[in-house]
Amino acid sequence: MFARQGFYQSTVAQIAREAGVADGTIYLYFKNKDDILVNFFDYKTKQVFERFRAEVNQAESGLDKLRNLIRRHLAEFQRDRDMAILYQVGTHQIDRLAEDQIREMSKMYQDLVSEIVEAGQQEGSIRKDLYVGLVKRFILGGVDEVINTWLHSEREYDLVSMADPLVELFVRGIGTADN
Amino acid sequence: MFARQGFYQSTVAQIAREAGVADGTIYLYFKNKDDILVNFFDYKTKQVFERFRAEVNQAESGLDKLRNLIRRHLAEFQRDRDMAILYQVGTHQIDRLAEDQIREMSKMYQDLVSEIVEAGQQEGSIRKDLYVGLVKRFILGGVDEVINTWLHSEREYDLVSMADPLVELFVRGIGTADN
Amino acid sequence: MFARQGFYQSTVAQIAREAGVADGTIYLYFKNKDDILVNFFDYKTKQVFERFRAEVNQAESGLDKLRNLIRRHLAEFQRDRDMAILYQVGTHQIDRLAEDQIREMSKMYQDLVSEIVEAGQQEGSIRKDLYVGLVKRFILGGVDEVINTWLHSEREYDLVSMADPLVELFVRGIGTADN
Amino acid sequence: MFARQGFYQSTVAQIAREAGVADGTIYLYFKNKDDILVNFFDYKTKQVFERFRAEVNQAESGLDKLRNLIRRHLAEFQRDRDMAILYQVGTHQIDRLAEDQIREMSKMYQDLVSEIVEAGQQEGSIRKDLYVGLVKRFILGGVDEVINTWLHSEREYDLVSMADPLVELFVRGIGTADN
DNA sequence: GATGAATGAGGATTCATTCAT
DNA sequence: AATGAATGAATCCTCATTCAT
Repeated sequence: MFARQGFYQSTVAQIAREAGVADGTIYLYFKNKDDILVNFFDYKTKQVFERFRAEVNQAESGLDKLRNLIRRHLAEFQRDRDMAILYQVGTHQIDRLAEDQIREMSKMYQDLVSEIVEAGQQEGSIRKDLYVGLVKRFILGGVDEVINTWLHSEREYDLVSMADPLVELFVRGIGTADN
Repeated sequence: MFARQGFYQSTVAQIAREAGVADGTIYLYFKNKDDILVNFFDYKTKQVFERFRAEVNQAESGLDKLRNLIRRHLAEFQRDRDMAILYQVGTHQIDRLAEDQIREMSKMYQDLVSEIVEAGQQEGSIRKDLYVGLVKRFILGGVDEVINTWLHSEREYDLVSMADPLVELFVRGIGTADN
Repeated sequence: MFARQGFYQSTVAQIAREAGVADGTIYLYFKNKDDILVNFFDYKTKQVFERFRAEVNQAESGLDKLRNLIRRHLAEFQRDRDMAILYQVGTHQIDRLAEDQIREMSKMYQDLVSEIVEAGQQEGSIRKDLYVGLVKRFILGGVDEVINTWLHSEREYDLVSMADPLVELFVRGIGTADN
Repeated sequence: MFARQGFYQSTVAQIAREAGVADGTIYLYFKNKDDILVNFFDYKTKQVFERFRAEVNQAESGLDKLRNLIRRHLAEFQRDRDMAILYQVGTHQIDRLAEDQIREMSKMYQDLVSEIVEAGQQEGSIRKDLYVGLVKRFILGGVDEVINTWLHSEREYDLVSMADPLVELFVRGIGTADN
């Protein structure tokens, strides 16, 4: 509901109705309205991010790890469009209701990328002269924007098919070898 | 005020007070509360995007155009932090109050990148085997994420200094020449 | 309250206070302020009109039916002065908030008069050369004006005592037999 | 405008626009919004009522006076539908903004009917056993209701054609000679 | 534990009126 | 005399939250 209509457009009464319980019942399980969103990030989204980790661990080489991460990222967000929306909205706000949860997720993602870069550097597939902090944003940004475009697109299309071309861009960049 | 406290946390009464006018006066200049935000995008942000264009036109080579665009992008958003916030929030929402304005800005930015890619391809500095639609998201995403991280960072740091390393990543990617 | 101060002079807050509930509680029972008035017509007034019908059915002859109707009409409106006011105001407005309800009441009243005229015509007490549509207005108008005058009178007086003289006028007119 | 949309639905700004002047200019000619309506009754309507008097004076016999009055009444109200509405609404309200004006008009009308009855009684065409106070309401009520029905009718029809049948009802009543 | 009726603070918006120009 | 921008009080309505049942 938050995804479909936005947090401020959704009323507790609506949520209760959709959940098939009485308004007051909501307050037996959540401290307040904000807390509903916080809990979403705490469970649903965090869970997904743990799947990312599993996927990364599964691959051997750095580039495979990267490919797996991004494929899985796009796949999960495509599968659960509502989650994708809440994630996009939640991470790009100032008054972050789920500040702590988002911070933690962000950390988790960045650690994954760090791990990938390190692995790649050791095996020689990833450049050593990189400012890793920036690489994290470079990658997360690209993926996020691909998702964001998909969310706001009028046409339906397969998000996962963007994974490989995107990884290819991350790895080779847009420049020719001469540069 | 929208940037600092969020749209829904800002009341028209507060806005009026801050503007030094009476509540009703707001409605002489704006149709309603939403319209205030829409107007912001319509004038302020659009204006900035036109400066981006100027910057791109000024450079000769594709890569210089790209560098100029990103430097200017980061510079403008650093200079006007509130605008940066509204842009980040506005572009990553579902219930986009300024839908039309954002769509137009997005188009404008994508056109710039298209232009850059074409120029680079002609002069041989940018690969020809690119899916330009994806390149647009790849670049805008990276820049956006760099800005988003800066906005949410606790430490203050120079955003513009990220421009050149970021361009370098866009151009060369993270991979080694072997890939 | 609507009767005493008028619809637009009555605030929801006042109504709530008078009802001994909180402002918001009003909206649990009524869609909006208009709806309060609509409901009044829907229940209260309609109920009264049904008593009119009972009274008419009870009498045998057309003239007795007429007398019963008008006596009852004046009696009910005298008993509930507020209803009388809302009826007078409601039926003589252009922007009728309770348009449908008023239309229905009007229909009901007209049917009663039709019935009375028919009965009277059959038994020979009412002229056959009448334009019944006009008779309806002729009768309702007279009654309404008697009530309206009573409502705006400074002196208090018995409204019901007007019934018989009024009926006499309806039946015999003001003319002498020569006419 | 008051007639078309109602007093409370009409804003001073709208009135000013329609009048082709600035908002503030209204207040050079009227004390406040209410005063606009008061003035309407003071000039426009009062003027019409004076025409009624002229019409009555012109006729010789009581019944001709009555016929002339009612014909003119219907004719004037048909000609100026907006006035008809304001009159209907104004006279059937509790919070009468133009209380004094309406009271005066009412007095004027009642005097006319008194005069008519007296004349008719002297010449023998109107019964002597009448409660004149009630006759006034009986007649004004009938006419008003005919007008009110016309105002709220969906079909357009000629209001003046109701005059003679209505007078006939006033004079002869609905009863047969036997009563 | 669950309910849902009641609450009342809060907020967007309107509009009659004023007054400096 | 006319203007019309500015005012701010007033009002309807929403909705998160509580609590007696």
